[in-house]
Amino acid sequence: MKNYKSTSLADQVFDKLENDIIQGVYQRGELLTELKLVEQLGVSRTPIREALRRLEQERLIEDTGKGSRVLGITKEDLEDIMNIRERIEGLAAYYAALNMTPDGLKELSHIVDLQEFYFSKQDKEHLRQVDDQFHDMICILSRRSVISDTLIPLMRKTRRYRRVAIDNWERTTRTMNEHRRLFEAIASGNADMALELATAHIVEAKRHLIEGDD
Amino acid sequence: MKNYKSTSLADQVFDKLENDIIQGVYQRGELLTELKLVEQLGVSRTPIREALRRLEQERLIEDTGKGSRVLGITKEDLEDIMNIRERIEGLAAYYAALNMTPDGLKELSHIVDLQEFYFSKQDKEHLRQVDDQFHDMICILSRRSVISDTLIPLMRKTRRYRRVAIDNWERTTRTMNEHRRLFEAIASGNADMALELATAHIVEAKRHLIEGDD
DNA sequence: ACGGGTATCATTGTATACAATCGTACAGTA
DNA sequence: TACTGTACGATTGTATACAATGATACCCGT
Repeated sequence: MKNYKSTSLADQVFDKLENDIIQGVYQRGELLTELKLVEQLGVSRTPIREALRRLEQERLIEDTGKGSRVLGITKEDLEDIMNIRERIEGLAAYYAALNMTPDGLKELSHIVDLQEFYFSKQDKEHLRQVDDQFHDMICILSRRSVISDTLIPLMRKTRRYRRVAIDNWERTTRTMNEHRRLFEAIASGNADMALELATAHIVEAKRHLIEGDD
Repeated sequence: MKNYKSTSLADQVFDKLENDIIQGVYQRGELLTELKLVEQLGVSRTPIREALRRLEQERLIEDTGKGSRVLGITKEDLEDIMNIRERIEGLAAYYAALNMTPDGLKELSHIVDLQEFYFSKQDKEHLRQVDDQFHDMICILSRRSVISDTLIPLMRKTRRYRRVAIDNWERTTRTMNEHRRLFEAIASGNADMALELATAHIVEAKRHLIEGDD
């Protein structure tokens, strides 16, 4: 018997609110009250409260006692996130190279191919999606839960800004090359090189994102 | 459970469970069911559920559909945590030095003095507590929420192992010197040196904790 | 007009009631 | 004995009821 895991309402509410906050649908400072969310989302307070507590744990909102204040992601936060990623993501790539399996390799390879496919189609929306998948997959393939649990939430928080980043076609070309080379380092089990390449890739992404330097 | 309503029951349950999991009161793999916790803690399911969701968000437990499996902190996790701290904590010190205020300085200074006081009394329990406070305070004084929200949960997770670490008196002496020098770098506003010293301090702590090297 | 006190409302915190799911044990039948 | 189907218990998911708290507005007396 398959395990059809219907996602709970609480999970759905969390996903929706997390996304809306990251995408800026809710402005920083805005107050979310449970009752308003009950009306907007059509579910009872229980799942909404659980979602709010999780958002609070991720510092996307802040409890004020009379509603939850939206914090969202500031420019300063973005800078910190990229500074952290630049220091940690190499670790993920390192362990991914060490712990690589044939199955994992196939999945990662598929993502890189897909990225080149969407690049040739100039399909920006899918490109961004596949870019997320590439970085997520490296975290997952590292099989180090602390590392991926630290990085993945941070990466999710940069999504809103990455949409802008991908509009620069020249940078996207370089991104793809960097991904390809990183993939090859991981595939060949060269952990030290994977670490270097992943770090360098984030350094470049940061420069592009923060300093607007192309 | 205490009825001093300063904090909500949900918060108290979270704090207690987080601590018990980190301290190993609950074994890895053990199943926590809501009903059992209701009996043990004497509160209703609502605050317990909220606490469980937050613990899940921190990857201290994992939902199985028929209870929450305790994950806790493995040796591998500890290694990852120290590898991450060694790369990030310097950033916290850097910004703490940049953003230092007279009030912050006084607080940090007090902690360093207190540490030396407890050292002279050979009071291990307070020493460990004050060591936590020192690192926490640097995060807070950095005024960079992403950095402190990333580091503080990781640091909390090392508490169980730090108790052992402090039994080595020679290492504790060096720790105190490192703290003192780091404090002075921050106090003098030398951000680059603060970054270096903080990083070096964690590198040492990691070596001691993981490799058992003294 | 102004200050104070009170009623009311909005909001969250907590408990409980109700629904759905899933495994398991047990009874009945061949 | 082996098989099967049903009923029950354990557990979570969701909704709602109830309590406490704090803010606000308004009414009244001076």
